[in-house]
Amino acid sequence: MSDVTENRAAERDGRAPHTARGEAQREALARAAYQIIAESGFEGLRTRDVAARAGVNIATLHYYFATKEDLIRGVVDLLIQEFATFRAPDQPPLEEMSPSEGLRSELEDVRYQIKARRDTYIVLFELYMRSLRDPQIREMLREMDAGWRGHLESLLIAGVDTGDFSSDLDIHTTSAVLIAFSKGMAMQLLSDPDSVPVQSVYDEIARLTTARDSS
Amino acid sequence: MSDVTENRAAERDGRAPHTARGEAQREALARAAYQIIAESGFEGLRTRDVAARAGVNIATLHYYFATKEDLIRGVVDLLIQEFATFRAPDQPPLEEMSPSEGLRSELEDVRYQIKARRDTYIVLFELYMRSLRDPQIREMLREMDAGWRGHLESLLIAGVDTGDFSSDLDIHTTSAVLIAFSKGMAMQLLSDPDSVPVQSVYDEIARLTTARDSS
Amino acid sequence: MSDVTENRAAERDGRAPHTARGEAQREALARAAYQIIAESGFEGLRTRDVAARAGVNIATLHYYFATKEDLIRGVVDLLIQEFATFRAPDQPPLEEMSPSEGLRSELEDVRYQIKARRDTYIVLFELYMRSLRDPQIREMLREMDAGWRGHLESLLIAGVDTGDFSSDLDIHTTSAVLIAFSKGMAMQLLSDPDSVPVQSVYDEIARLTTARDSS
Amino acid sequence: MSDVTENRAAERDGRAPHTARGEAQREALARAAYQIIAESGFEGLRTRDVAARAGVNIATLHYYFATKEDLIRGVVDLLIQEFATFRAPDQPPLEEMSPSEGLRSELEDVRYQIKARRDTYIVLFELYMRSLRDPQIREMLREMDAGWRGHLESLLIAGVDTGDFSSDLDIHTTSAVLIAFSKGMAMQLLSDPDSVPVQSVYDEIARLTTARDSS
DNA sequence: GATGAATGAGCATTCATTCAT
DNA sequence: AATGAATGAATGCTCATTCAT
Repeated sequence: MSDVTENRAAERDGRAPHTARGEAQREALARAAYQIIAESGFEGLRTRDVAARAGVNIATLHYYFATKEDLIRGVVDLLIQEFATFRAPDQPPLEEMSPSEGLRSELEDVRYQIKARRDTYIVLFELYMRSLRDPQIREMLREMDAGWRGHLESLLIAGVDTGDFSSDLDIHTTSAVLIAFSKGMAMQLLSDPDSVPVQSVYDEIARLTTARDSS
Repeated sequence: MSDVTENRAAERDGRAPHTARGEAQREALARAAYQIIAESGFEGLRTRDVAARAGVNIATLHYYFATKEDLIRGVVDLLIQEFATFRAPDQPPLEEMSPSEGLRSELEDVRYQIKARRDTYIVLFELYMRSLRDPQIREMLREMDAGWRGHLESLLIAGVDTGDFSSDLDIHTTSAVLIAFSKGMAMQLLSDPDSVPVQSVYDEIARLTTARDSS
Repeated sequence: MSDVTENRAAERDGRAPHTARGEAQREALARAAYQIIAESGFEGLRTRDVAARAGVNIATLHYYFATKEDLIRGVVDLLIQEFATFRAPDQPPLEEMSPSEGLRSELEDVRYQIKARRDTYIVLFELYMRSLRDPQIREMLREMDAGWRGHLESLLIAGVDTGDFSSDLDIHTTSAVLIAFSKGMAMQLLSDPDSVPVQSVYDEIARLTTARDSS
Repeated sequence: MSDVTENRAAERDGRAPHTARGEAQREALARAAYQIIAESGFEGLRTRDVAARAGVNIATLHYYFATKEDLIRGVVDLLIQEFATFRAPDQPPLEEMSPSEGLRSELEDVRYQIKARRDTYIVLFELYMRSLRDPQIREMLREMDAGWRGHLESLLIAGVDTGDFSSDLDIHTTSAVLIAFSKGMAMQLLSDPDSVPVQSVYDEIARLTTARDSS
């Protein structure tokens, strides 16, 4: 009767729960959908299976999410939450790292998560594909990407300030490269974890932030 | 390691057509499926729609492709064929370019195609996602990727030989970085064509092949 | 044969409210159902919509009406009440009219109400159709019709007594014709208000009560 | 292979059958729907039951009628066909009757059919109610009614010509009264076959066509 | 009295696939 | 080589009703 610690994301769509129990059910359903997407993609997402996995009747699912689309938006909320929360363990808090260590940590994080949270990345890529056709999801992911980009850029700026990174670093270009590279590497690792020599690749990428000889 | 360019069409699966007209019908169906996947993803792929778009009866589709899976393999064949064939126009033939020009051209090509052949890339990424669950498709894409990697690496080796690229270039690492970056950038451009400052990003990437200061 | 005007409300079915507020809620719900039937027929009657229109929870509806059938009986009660109450405005009270004026007024009333209370007639006809399958509703409507018939017949008898109507008038036949005609005209007017030249039709009908030439 | 004697009504809606067998199936389905509506009204119309009664799979029903609405239009077609075809038996052909006999026969017909073809009238009234909300059905019924009205009016005109009917007969008014009366009587007889003393009522109605004393 | 949560049974419709012709 | 007809098994969603609070 006092476990009201859940976040209130997703209150915008579908039918909003009014009690703590309802809120928990709603999240359980979104999480079930999340897992099924990870296992079988959107193609394999059936509302009935989601309900069954959450241990409720199909009608109960529709009590919380008016439509399948609503449910999927609930999954996006979950994913955003997930990306905001997790970091590779055994890493010092970001505040205590130098910018170059921070960048490395950032990349390490992708690599760690692709192993430890494979599901998260599969769902993320499924959503990227879906966002090509669904403006609502496109907007949600765009926001998420913007957050990531902003974080990277402030890290790069800090690095330039401290002298960790080359002073003539083009912030926008570099962040674009880093993001593109991260996404691509994530996709590679998803397909085949051994297809990328991760350590040396990271070294290579790190070079992009160092001083350049000529222009 | 050098039989990548052959075209083994679709003789292996389902029912093989015996006439030229039959072969054309088969391809028309696969192409229709291809377009629908580009528009609506695998989620939106309905055999009836494919048949309708190809202007034939649904039973006729099943005459050429026993199952939906067969049809999808037909789409993969089409895609592989497409990637083997197309290059950005107004480019000198690869043989006449220096390795560094060739690399640049390679990257330019991705960028050009993502605009001119958006469909191709959407289908490709849809297939990458599907390959996570479908071993048969995984194998087909792995071959395709291996071909690409091989091509890139021979380009890099040639560049080291001619002195275009740094002599201490790690071929494997660099090709891995280039592929990861290309895939990630393709995905970025697919979502939002303006999200990547393409020229400066290419310049940055080109730096990876130049001499390093030993750090 | 003379207890037609009593109002046995809804005390028989389901759960009876015990307070004035409860009684009001109950009627509000029946009225909401009434409106929805008028708009969408029985086909379109959903308990949830009824509850929503009455501004209460679906569970509250079931507190007042155990089942949907109960609710519908509540609607019939409302309808009977309505027919007992309304008359066209600007008409002198029935007691002050001559029988022939009374008859005319009766017909006028149908015409007036079909315009002013379209809903009432739609619900009435919906109930007539439903009564073909639902004995309970059949009985309720039969009572209502008997009341109407009795009223008409006493009007006709009075007219014969006063000499307004032909002395050889067959009371039963004439009331049957008048009722059949009224229902049919109501249905016509419901479908298309301009399909009946009302005034001349009334004149024609009035002739039925005048002397015959013995043929 | 030569029983192509069916009518081609209903080819406009849904998916049109291409073979004689298909045409027969289509009609069988519409007829099954017709019967179920007669038994349980639109409220009780379930596509599954229709398919079951026609002895086919539910998917087969949708092969012939894209939607439930389409199916209902098929029922209207059937009904119109029915009304165009049937007349009370043991009646001389219309051409050999005098107009007054023809009118009587017309009324008799309603009475006969309400007994012999109760279903037809129930479905008709169900459709009248539905037409209040469905413009497409409204139009179809309006046409049917116009046909009936036209037929009645030509009968009345013929009667005036032959002297069977009063020369100052108002054709439009009389046909309106006759139609309204017929519909109303049909509804009465549907509810309770004994509620109308049919013979004397017909005599009464016949009077409307005879000469009038004053105006 | 009133409500949020929950459900069993059902509903129109879809979809890949089959088969006789 | 092609098609009209047919189907089993879903599929997303609805609806009247129940129950604990």
